[in-house]
Amino acid sequence: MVVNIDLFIDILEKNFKSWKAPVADFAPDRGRTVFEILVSTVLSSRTKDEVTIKAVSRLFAVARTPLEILELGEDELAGLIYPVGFYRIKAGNLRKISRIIVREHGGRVPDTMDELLRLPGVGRKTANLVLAQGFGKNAICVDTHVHRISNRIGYVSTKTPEQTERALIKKLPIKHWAGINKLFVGFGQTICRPISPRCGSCPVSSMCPAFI
DNA sequence: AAAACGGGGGC
DNA sequence: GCCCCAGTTTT
Repeated sequence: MVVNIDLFIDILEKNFKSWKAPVADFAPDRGRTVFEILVSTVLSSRTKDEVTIKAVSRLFAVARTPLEILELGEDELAGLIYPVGFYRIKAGNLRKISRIIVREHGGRVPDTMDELLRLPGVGRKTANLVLAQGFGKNAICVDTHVHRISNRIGYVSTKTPEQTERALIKKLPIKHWAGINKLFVGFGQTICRPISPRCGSCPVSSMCPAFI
């Protein structure tokens, strides 16, 4: 059975129309700067969206730009973003990122994969989200949800997220690239969960080879 | 009490 | 590839 991805995504879009993926939903046209999207995504790694949201609302109330973050002490910064996972490491990374952006990029977030990957705490997931959501570029943000679901439904057969990204770039129609992360995060947190997925209330179970 | 959750980096 | 990094939520 080969899933019809256009139909699959179409059904999901209808069913998750009102669902808001907190961090994946951040975008310039929703009042976020690219730098805020970058910071939110760095903080969201290995932590739940709800926790990230609380952390960034506290942080952004005090500092919204690289220069403002650099004015905070590292302990103060760590206190503001607590309790995201690895908050001490991330506080250090945030200062380094801010310093690099100020010193090497004229205060603006770089818009290429190469430059983004040089920022500490930024990997492919974060870089691709910034490129897609922040700069409106054609990039696919493969997080654990996109990776898991793409494999579970048999659309790709890959071991690492990077392999998934390459497979999706080949197979997935480009019109779905920007939206796939937000859509699959919502679907993956509520229905297609890692453990004990709620197949009983899944709108696409009839198309799914993993349907239990 | 234990396992599950979600990326990046160093080796 | 393997293993480490910290905290909250779910079982």
